[in-house]
Amino acid sequence: MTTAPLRKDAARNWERIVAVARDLVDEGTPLQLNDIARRAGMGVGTVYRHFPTAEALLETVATPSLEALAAHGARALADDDPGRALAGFLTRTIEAQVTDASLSTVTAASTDALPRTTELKQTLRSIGTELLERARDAEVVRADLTSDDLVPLMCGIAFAANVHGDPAARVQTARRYLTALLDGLYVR
Amino acid sequence: MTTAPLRKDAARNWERIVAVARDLVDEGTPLQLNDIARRAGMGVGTVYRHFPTAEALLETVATPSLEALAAHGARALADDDPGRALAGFLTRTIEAQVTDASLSTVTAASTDALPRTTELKQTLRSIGTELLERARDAEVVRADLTSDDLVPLMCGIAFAANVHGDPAARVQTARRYLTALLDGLYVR
Amino acid sequence: MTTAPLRKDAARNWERIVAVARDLVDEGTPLQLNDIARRAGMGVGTVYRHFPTAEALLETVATPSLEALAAHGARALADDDPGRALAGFLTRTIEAQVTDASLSTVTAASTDALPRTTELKQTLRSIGTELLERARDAEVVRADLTSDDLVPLMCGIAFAANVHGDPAARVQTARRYLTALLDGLYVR
Amino acid sequence: MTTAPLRKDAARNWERIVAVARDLVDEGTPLQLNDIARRAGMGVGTVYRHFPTAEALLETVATPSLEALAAHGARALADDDPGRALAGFLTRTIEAQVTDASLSTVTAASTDALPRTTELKQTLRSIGTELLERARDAEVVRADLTSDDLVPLMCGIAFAANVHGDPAARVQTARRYLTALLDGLYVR
DNA sequence: CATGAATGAGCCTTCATTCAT
DNA sequence: AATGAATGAAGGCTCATTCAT
Repeated sequence: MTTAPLRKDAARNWERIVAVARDLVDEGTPLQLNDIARRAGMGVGTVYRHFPTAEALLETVATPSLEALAAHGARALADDDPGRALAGFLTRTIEAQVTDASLSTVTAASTDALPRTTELKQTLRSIGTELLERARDAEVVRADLTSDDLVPLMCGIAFAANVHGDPAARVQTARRYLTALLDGLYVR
Repeated sequence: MTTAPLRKDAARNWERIVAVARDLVDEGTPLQLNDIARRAGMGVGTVYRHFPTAEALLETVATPSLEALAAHGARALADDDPGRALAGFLTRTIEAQVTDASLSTVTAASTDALPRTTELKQTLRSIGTELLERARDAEVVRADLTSDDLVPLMCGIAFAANVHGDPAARVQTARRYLTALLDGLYVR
Repeated sequence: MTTAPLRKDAARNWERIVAVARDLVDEGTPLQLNDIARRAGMGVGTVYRHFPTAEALLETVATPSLEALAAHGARALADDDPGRALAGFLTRTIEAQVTDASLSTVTAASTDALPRTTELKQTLRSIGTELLERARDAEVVRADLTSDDLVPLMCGIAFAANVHGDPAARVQTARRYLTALLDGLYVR
Repeated sequence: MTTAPLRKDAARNWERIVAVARDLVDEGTPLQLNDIARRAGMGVGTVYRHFPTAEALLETVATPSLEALAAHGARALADDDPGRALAGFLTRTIEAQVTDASLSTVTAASTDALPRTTELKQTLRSIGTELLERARDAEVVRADLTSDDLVPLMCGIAFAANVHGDPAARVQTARRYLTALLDGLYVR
């Protein structure tokens, strides 16, 4: 166990804070600890006790999505079609990023507030690296692409989809952009 | 004439403000008009007189780059190889975005502070549209790509290059990413 | 209970702020929240926490006087001489307005910051209306006077007394003007 | 002549400034010399040269009305019915105050920016005093009313009319209030 | 005389963080 | 542990007035 088990009321507060933060993330409101305390109906101090910084809270909000991605990645590793495995993983990643606003920030950040975040990001990188290497070995992917490029490229695609006007079509746009990236804009 | 000619001293201040702002942009500091006034050694009022908002100032800082891009675009339109013309224009665009931090913000913004900015962005869009259409007509570019995608995709590439760690290799990385996008990550 | 009971230290600050504001009002200085914080020896934030706007503070300062007036009004309603009751109420009103500078502003304002203020103003209006109607029914008051005229006329009298030079004689002047208004300038 | 004759262009500027200020007064905007300069299409310095302070400008705007009132007063002095003369003068005064927003401020001020204003206010006071004395001698006016009360009372009536909600009925309301004051609220 | 750029004090307001209760 | 009051730095913006051109 990473964390000491919380007392029941403390756990309730923790849940409540994360839930409120999740809502704020979804509505695009920046996380402010005072604000969250008010909405959660508790003192600021309590929020600070649980989450020393807004970043820590944001990463906590992002964690489930990161874990889900990692889980999907694990399954992708079991796929014996290297091209399909990589594409599936990237698709899933992009969908998550565009769907969950906490991910863009957390993924693009170069430094983390929580060890758990670092760990998950590391896991995802490893998975990506592995999938990429297999694809490269199978010669379905260009050779000059390194695993260091995966995160930036995914962040870029997500960013592009967000710049594109229509918020309703966001996921769809992101998928389109990913396909374009994979297949190339230019006809060959 | 775009602007009424400024008095000599006013012009000096204008230049100074823009220069200070340029430096701040380059070092990644957000533009704050009070701050700028202090650094430029003048009263806040002076800065506000010249630039009513930080956005207006940022766009002013970005203008020369936008103009240079537009100029290059005009030359690209004269190129009779549609694929090369588009690729050249996009390359130039990406290089500019990654080199000049003011561009990312200005380009991604959906609303402008200065008419001149709107005008330049419009010009660039038109050029992009034209180059894209020619390329599509020549069937060197995939058919589902619309001109509405160009700005988002360029912003995305630039963003990706910035997420990628090494700041020294930024331009190079951006070029690589653009190539990847054009040719596709996947080998065909 | 009108308000949740404040913690002891918060209550002390509240009192202090109101006291400082009271002094400023008495010396005719406009209320500025930063200024008040400085004079009260506390951070601006504290003042803002207690009073979101200068208007809210001013109304708080005015509240006791408004309540005293309302209390007097209640007694006036018990008087069975309609003319005397109305005159007494108006006299008291005028005296208060001239004595307490916060009242002029609060009374003349068409919109309130605090619900309590609205409530009190409403109460006072009702009392005035009732007293006026009784006086009209008893035919001691001219028929074309409506209850909508009471507040403006009282404000006018107070204003007149303030325009009149001598600040020391202000209350006296105000009483004289009220008498004049009631009896008419013209002899009949 | 009180003033040295202005050069033709200077006179034009003077006129323009006053006209702009008049408009602002009419629309209830406070006079700000920068603002006026902009609207008048000239430099601030020019405005300052003509009018060292906003008060001076406001008084200049008010002057014609004050002169008209004085002229009317002179005619009132020729009326041999003392009651009618006084009432007429006061009515005219009130109508002017309510109609022309510059008057309320200028009349209520205890100190003037321009000698001309002082002079006119003095003239009006004298006229009022004279009319009041005649009325008092004719025993149509209560004895305890002094000429020092006229200005405050007129300001009070105007203020009352402004406090009263409906702006469209302002003049009418003011007349009603004056009548009430003259005849008394109480029936005798 | 006219211009209008420059000044900068001054007010407003927000918010991350601490700490007494 | 929880509370939430207090803090005050920080940033935003306006406007009266001066003075170089």
